[in-house]
Amino acid sequence: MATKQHELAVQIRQRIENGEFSDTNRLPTEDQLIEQYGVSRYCVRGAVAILAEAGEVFPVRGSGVFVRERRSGNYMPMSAANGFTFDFAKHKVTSTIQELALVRADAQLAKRMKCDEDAQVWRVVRLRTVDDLPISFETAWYLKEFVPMLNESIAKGSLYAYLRDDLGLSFGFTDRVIRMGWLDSLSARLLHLHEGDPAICIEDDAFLANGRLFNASHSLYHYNNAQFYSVASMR
Amino acid sequence: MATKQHELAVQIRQRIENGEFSDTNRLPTEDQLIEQYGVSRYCVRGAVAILAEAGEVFPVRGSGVFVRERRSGNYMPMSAANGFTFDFAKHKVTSTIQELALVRADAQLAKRMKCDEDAQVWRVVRLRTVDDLPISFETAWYLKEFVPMLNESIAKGSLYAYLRDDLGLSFGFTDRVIRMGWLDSLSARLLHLHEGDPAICIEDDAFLANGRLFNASHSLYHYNNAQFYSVASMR
DNA sequence: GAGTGGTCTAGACCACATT
DNA sequence: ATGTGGTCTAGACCACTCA
Repeated sequence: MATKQHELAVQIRQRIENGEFSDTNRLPTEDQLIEQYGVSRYCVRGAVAILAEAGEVFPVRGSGVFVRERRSGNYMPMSAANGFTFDFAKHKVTSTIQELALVRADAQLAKRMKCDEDAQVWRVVRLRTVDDLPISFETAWYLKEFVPMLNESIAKGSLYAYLRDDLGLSFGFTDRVIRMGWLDSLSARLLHLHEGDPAICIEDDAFLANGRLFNASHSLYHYNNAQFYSVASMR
Repeated sequence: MATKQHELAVQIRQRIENGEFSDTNRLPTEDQLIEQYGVSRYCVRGAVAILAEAGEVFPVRGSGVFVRERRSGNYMPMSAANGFTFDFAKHKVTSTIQELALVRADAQLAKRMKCDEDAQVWRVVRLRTVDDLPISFETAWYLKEFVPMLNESIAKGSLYAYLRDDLGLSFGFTDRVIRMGWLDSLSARLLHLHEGDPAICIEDDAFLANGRLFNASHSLYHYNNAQFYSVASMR
């Protein structure tokens, strides 16, 4: 569902990319945006907050909202979790499926996913590439309770888009843990690295808007090809 | 500056920790909190958002605001950047100073910190431990323009608290990049690891509320003792 | 002093969960 | 049908920047 704030953020972003503010590097004032779009200050501030969280602008009290320089390298956003395909919409994303099977949760997975032991779970193992570089080796589990059907065609594309648009699931939040991991022989071969090499490891637990966990995953990232970006608030 | 929202978040957190809601695992409704504290809905929702961002509660439309289980391990928050000492207020934090010197920026640092070459910069190298475990080897730079004085006594404690409370600086946001790094002989020795070992590397660029960069840093984290946590929105 | 973003209030309507 | 959180509006006052 697109709110007014999100739509406004998209429009402002468009104007930034068109270079409309490149002379002063400042957005119009809040009052001007209210005027231009016929919306309330709440919406304008919400849209600016979306852009600020993405590191595209920063507001300074008393001065205005400044457009930030675009970061040069390729970074993956740390604070978003809308799926690989969405988060890297501007890049060429591919997924090579290593495994797609309906399995029963073992004790460990059942504990993590807060489901019954022997509950049915889709297990999906994929190699992900961005702009033709191998980025990550991902193992993901989806509770069949929420995802009745899954196949290779879906898993090759945007699995999250399928869940949202076709199954009607609405997402809430994702718990994310970042730590060091180590490659086994399969992940090393696929990432063009060596067994035992280090990898940045991200464990995600993804919840629906109603607070139910529906997806857990474990991703090992290529130590040269992947780096992450986030902007942290200091208030 | 403590806003009403932050004060309210602290009070609600206190009640959670006292176990007041442990029967239903739900906070009072927004209307009840408005009633209990005599504040507006804006404040109540702001306070809940603060707790939700920290992973302590999650709101479900139509149902209420649920208290989450406390995470078991020790994680460092990824989305906060208020300094080590603050972010781990509940832990025993120590900093061993390896170097504290007033130096001139070289070309590389000047570019990163957007200052003149030869600008004066405090260079602070510290080993940080949490609960007596070596956690990270940190190299930080502070522009003398904003930090006229610095000494070992300050750097051993909470440098950020000094900047905020004594120098009156007000912080804005921090750009953060996470990637893989590798230990040199000094950092390896201090972290009780080996030269060439991998480390999670975090590069921070910290900005004041007026958008001026005042601090850059480079931290190498112990691959066993450090892990990070964040909760990502999926809207 | 004029103009900017930050916090706060009061009130309306909407989307969703539960009874 | 009721109650919950989510979005949106209008308006006030405050903190800060800059001429």
